[in-house]
Amino acid sequence: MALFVRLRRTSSSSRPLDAADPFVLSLVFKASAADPGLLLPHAASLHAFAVRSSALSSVFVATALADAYAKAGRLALALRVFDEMPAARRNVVSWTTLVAALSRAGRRHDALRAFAEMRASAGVACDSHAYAAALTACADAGMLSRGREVHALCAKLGLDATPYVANTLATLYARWGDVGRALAAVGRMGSRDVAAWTTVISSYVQTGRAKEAIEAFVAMVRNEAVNAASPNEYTYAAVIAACADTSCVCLGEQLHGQVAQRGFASARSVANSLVTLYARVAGRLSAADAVFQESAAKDVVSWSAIISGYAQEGLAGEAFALFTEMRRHHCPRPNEFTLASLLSVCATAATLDAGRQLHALVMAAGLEHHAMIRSALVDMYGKSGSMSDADVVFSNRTKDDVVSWTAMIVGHAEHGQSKRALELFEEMCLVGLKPDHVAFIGVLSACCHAGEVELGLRYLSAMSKIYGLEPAKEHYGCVVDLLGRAGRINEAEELIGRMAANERDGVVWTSLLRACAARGEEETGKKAAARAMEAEPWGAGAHVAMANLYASKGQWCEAAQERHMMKQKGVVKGVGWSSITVGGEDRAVGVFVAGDRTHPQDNVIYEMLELIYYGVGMARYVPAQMNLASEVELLVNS
DNA sequence: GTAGGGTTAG
Repeated sequence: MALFVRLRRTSSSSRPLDAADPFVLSLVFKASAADPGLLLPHAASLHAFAVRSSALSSVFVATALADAYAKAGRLALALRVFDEMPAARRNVVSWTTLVAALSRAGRRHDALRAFAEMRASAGVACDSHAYAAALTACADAGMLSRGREVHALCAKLGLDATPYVANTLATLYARWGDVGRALAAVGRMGSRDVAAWTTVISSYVQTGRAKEAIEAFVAMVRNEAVNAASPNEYTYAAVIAACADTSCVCLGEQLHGQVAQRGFASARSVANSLVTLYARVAGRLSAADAVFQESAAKDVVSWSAIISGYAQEGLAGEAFALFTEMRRHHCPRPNEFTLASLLSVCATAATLDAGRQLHALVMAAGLEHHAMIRSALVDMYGKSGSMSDADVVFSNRTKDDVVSWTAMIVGHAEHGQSKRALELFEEMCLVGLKPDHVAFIGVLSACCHAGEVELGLRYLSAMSKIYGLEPAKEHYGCVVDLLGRAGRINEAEELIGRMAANERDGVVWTSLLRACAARGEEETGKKAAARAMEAEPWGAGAHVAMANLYASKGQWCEAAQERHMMKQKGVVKGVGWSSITVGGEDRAVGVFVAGDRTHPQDNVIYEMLELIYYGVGMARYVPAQMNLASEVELLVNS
């Protein structure tokens, strides 16, 4: 650019090297397209110069200028240059530039309209560039059927084996979840280049096959010399995303070292995927924060990734502090990912006021119809105790999605409206949505709250038999709890036996134990307590339940022994005893009054609260960050 | 001799 400015100053039209020469100008615009910061300061004067010198009448110059404007984010100016181009001059390159410009700006339907217009134009024959641009618009808009039409068109011309087209086709199918078609598309290419390898890896990631993504990466690197295709920043971003999905932090760390060595660590996509990796793995938030702080050019993805990390840990204060800092920097504007993370932290913390303020921001940004946002809002209102607000958001939906329905099911279940929760589950199936693992956790917990034993057992077996979903420990846990509460302790124990050995965690044993405690089943209770303590040596739940078991039988010595063990583990400081009346019968419960508000101790009180609530026949949600000690006092004194 | 297309992260 500097060179060109000097050329303009020193040359006149009579000289051999002419600044107004279309050959020179188109190269200048092409260079500015590669680096948007280059064009904008000179855009107005260069554009005017091109008009004055009539160089803009060259289709090359006009196309290059339009492309440079579009890539600098000035779509309106790009479109003006197109419109001023005589229709007869437009060729396949200028049309393709238009299609790509519209697609990049998010106007995919307009891009496809332009593509149709190009195909209808006499004398314009679409080539692989044109098809690749059209397919990108389809892939980005998630328009599978349009994409398949375009696929058919270019297959007829034999263009589907060209690298760009094949990669775009693979992207289209992978985003639709069809990894088979994606791989087949790449397979049509002669040999895989870096982008093709990256497409394969990211196709696996997008279809939830992180393990295969990592294997593909290993295969790529192993044949690096033969293929002459070394991973680039996009490849690393994709494979690190696979590590994040599988919580493979070890491999992720090795890759972190490798990108640092190869000079990709400062690439924004790599930094963002590293932040995501560390943010998702428990206990590595500080590593995520370090990568985030070090990255120079933070965009909305970087901010969303780190905010999501704090949100997942339930650190509401830190998440909101980052959000404030992000907004102070003005740019970038928060989008659906940022706001959804913050809404989830409001849900965890049950902070209705903050949630409502975020709702206002959502409305201001016009994001309320985004599925991710809608489900986050429903979940936030449900968990913060306002089902009426959840209902409003849910009924204003423009499209159905499993996550929003599930949030409604869970919300009603947690508010003790199990019947409504179960109705919603059936309605969801009727509208044609396929329930997923989380929806089944919702419906099983509704059964649990309602004491619907037979129904719960039916749903558990329907999961695998009808919906092809393998029940996980959470599902078994619900039903073990359900059977236990109904006093069907033998069946609960049997169900635990049906779980894979490594799935039997402290939660499920504690459920059984609690059932035993409630029924005074000392033998099975002891067994369950031993297993629960094996699974979670640090946990206090087993001691709480055992203490209650002994207390309910009046075996105060043994109860005190459990209390003593808890104190030894340091999870509670002071322990008191109280009793409540359930169905005319006095039942002893332990109440733990704390001096030291550490995390594990909160869990003890939390478990106690649940026990008390269930004991008095109330199913209600206990927010994780409420003032637990005062809640206990209130409840016991009321 | 000049212009256009693919792969990435929340």
